[in-house]
Amino acid sequence: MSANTSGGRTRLSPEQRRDQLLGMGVELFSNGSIEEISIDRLAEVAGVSRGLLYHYFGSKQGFYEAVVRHAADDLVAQTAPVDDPDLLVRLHRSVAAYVDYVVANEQGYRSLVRAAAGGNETLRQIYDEARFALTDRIFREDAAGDLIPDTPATRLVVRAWSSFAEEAVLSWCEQPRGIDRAGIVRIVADALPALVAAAG
Amino acid sequence: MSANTSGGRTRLSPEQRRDQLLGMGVELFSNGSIEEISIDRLAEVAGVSRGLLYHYFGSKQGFYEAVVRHAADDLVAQTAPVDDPDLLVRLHRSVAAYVDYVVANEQGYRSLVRAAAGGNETLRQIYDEARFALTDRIFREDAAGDLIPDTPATRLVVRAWSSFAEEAVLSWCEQPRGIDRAGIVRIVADALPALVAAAG
DNA sequence: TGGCGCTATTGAACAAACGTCAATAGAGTC
DNA sequence: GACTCTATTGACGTTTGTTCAATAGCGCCA
Repeated sequence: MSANTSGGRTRLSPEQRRDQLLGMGVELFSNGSIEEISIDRLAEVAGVSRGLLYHYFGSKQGFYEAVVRHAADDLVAQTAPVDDPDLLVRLHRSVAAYVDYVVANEQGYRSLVRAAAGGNETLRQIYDEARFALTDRIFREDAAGDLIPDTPATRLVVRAWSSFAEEAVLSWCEQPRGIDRAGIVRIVADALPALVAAAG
Repeated sequence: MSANTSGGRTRLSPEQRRDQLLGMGVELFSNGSIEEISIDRLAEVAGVSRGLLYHYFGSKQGFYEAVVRHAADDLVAQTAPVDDPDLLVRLHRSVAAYVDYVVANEQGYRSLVRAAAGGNETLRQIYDEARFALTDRIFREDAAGDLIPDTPATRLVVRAWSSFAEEAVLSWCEQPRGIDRAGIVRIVADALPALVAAAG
C-alpha cells in the first residue's frame, strides 16, 4: 500500500508531489472513507511524513478541500459537454453522460456528494459551482429560450432539478427496481421540461 | 449560558437529564454550530461534566445521533398530517406546512440536512425515515391510486421529488427571487403530479 | 567529478479533544 | 438522622491535528 518502501526520502517537484497526494486522496474517495481517516494514516499510505501534507495543504481541511475540488473538476470534465443544436438532445445526452459517470464511479461520487452536503462553506461552494457548470452548459446556447425561458422561477427549478437528478440516479444505482439505463435517463431528462412547464 | 452556576452538582432523574441535554443539542442546532463544538464545550454549556454526556449517549457520535433523531421527529410532528379526502389538497397543504416549518426553523433545518447528508449510515437512515414519513402520509390513504399509482418508477420519483422540494425551498429561503410563499408552495406541490405524469 | 546551495522533506514536540473508570455525593427511604 | 442507590464527577490515558527547527536529496557550477 505504501508508496515508499525504502527508508530514504524521495524528493519530487512540488507539482509532482501535489499531484501524487491529490491522486491518493481521490483514490481513497472512491474507496469510501477519507474524512474519518487520520492524517497519520494518509501520510502512511502516501509514504511521506505528516509534515509534508501540512506543507502542501496547510491543514487536514485544506487537503480535503483540494481533493473535493479535484473530484468535482473530474466530474465536470468526464461528463463532456455535448454539441448539438437541439436543446432537448443536449439535455438527454448530458443526463446520459451523468448517469454513466455515476454508475462508473459510484463510490467516489457518493463521497463527493456527502462531502459537499455535509461540509463547510468552502466545500459546499465547490460542489455548487460544479453543479452549476453541469446544468449551465446545457442551456447556455439556447438563444431562443422558448422551451426553457430564463426567469427567476426557472432558475430555481433548474437548480432543484439538479437535486432531483442526483437523488434519482443514486437511488436507482442502489436499487434499480427493474428500471434500465435508458429508463432512468428518460425519467431524469423528461423531468426538466415537465417541471418548467408546471412552474410556468 | 451555563445551566449550573453554583458549584455543587444537581441530581436529576435520567429522563429529565436526557431531555435537558437533548434540548441543548437541538438549540445549538438552530444556532448553526454543534458538530464543530467539542464535548468539553457541550458539557460546559449544559453545566455538567464531560463524563455525564458519555454516560447518557456513549460517545459524541451517539449524542449527535440522538439530537438528529430528536430534530427529525420534531420536523415530522410539526408538519402535522392533514386529513382531507382529496389527494391534491393533502399534497398542497403538506407542502405548505413543510415550507412554513423550514421558514420558521431555517438554521435548525439546514443543520439537520447537513448532518444527515454528510454523516454516517445511522444519521442518513434517520433522515431517510423522516423523509419517508413526510411523503408517505400524503399517499397512504390514496386507495384508488389513479393519480399517483404505486409503481417502482413512481416510488423513485416521489423519493427524488423530496430532494427537489428540499433544494427548492432552501434555495428560495436564501434568495426568494420575487417569489412569495404561495408561489413556492405551488411550484413544489405542482411538481409532483407533473413528474409522475412525465415518468409514466 | 566533487562540493555547494536551495528547498523539499522529516520527525520530535505541543495542544486539544475523545473516551474510560473508580471515586464521590445528591435525593429519597426507613 | 443514617443508609442505600445511583446520578455525577474529574483525573488519567490515548489519539489526532498542527507547528517548526533540523535534515537531506537533487541540480548546478567550478
